[in-house]
Amino acid sequence: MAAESSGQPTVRSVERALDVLEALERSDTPLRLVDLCRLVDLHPATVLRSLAVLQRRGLVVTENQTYRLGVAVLRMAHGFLVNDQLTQQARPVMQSLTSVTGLTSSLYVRSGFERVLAVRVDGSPQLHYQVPIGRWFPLYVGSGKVIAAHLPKDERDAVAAMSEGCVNAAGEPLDPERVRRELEDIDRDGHSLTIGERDVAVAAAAVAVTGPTGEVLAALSVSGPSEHTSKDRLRQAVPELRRAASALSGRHARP
Amino acid sequence: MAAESSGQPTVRSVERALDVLEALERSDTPLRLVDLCRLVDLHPATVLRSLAVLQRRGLVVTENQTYRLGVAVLRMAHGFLVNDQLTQQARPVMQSLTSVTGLTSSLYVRSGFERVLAVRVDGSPQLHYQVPIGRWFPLYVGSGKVIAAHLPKDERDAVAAMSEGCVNAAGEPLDPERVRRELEDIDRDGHSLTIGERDVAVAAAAVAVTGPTGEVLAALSVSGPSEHTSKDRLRQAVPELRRAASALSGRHARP
DNA sequence: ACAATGAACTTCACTAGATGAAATGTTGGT
DNA sequence: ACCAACATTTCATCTAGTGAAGTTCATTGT
Repeated sequence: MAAESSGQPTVRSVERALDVLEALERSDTPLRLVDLCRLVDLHPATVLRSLAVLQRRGLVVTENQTYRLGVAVLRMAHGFLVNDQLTQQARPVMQSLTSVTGLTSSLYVRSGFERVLAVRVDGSPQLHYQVPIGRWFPLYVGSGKVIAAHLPKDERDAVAAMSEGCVNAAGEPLDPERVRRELEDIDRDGHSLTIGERDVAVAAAAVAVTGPTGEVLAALSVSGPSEHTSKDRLRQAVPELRRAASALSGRHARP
Repeated sequence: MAAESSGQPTVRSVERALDVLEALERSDTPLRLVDLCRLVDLHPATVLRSLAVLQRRGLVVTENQTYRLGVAVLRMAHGFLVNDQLTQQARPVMQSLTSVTGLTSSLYVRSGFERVLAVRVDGSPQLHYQVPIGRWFPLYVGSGKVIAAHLPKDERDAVAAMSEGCVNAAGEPLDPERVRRELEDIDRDGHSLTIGERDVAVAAAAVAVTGPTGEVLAALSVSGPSEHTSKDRLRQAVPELRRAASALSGRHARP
């Protein structure tokens, strides 16, 4: 038996091994076997066998009875970047964007209702925390909004609805209705300007990178420390940012 | 049946799925199904089932009958960085290292007989190609040599032997015997200084980061464009580099 | 010190489910 | 229009993944 009742073919043991991998990915601390078993709801022997395979590949490492991801996942990340046309072409564009504006440029790729940092080119002095490659954020805060704003109306509203019960970096609760209106404004302006929203210490301007049929693929942003980066400074960078984004738009299809 | 004839337990279908993933990782171009089948030596139906699972997780994406890695691998990379004490602690240390020296700092983690770039903090102007996170290199060129130099004698010689038949960035063939002698020098000096070796445009100084029992875990380097980065400038940075590396040494065990 | 708990890891008989041959659908070349 | 090459689906077979039970090891309480 291979084809599932629900169309998609699958391989149970692979699904299970990936559940284990994802559990480790989501955890911000190494996990013991029992913890993993509880998280993925599997028999210890099954989890242990999966871990043994993953370990031999370097995807998982173990240290006195706790498990976490291994360096091999970094090599995989590189394997992605090498084949991804968008990030590949973005790198030089972003380097000149940063050298012209003096701000940090970031490319957040859309992945479902999330955005994932794929490329970052740092602006001059690194005085603050830097978002590491692979970090993901929702679409309803900060530069993510420029992605949400370009989604079809129903999905856009869905994103706004997700903000229900969430708080921004300053701890203020988000209002879905207000988010929805902001997204409309951003859609009209073609760019977002957010100050201290996702991170109180960061101010950013962002525009969308789109595919051949106009669908959003990513958000390209420039950002700086909020004390030294005024709204005006960001606004000045918008034309350059827009130019960079349009150089990347229209060439890449959604997966 | 679960335990293999060779001690280690395994799960065949998981092994196979990971073979597929690794084939995609190693390829510098998207692959068709037949190509994958040839590479991993499996029946098309088997490969297709594995791909379906990987696709649903975002680890693989397909575009008109070709397959490549998906953004989910970037999220995994982040999952690794979050739990890895060494890279976590290295980030701030490297930021100050870069702000003091003005050079780019890189942390290459040892993984078998390779090194993988885990953290990079860019020095002032980005005028040249930047090594992306996850890129791996051998231990016998450039900053890798500082890792090789601290290995037990037999492994060190093994690395030197691997350089047989390889060329450096300038296209000159490497001589294992000469590499072996260089490693001895580096072991004595406690640092490496390489100019245009791994990349003709880059000059770098590197020192080793070690674990509690003195085993090498990583190479910490400072680098700059070879035209504007003299041997003297690098030498001046060595004490600071050494300080940074010793702040990271002795705390982390090998996996 | 010694039992008792709890967790990591191993073994093995059973049968769920992964497998691959073959059939079907699709695309591109001449 | 035909053929060739590849992608994808189906299904009967029997491999190999599973989990209950057992073993070992470490830690905690009395």
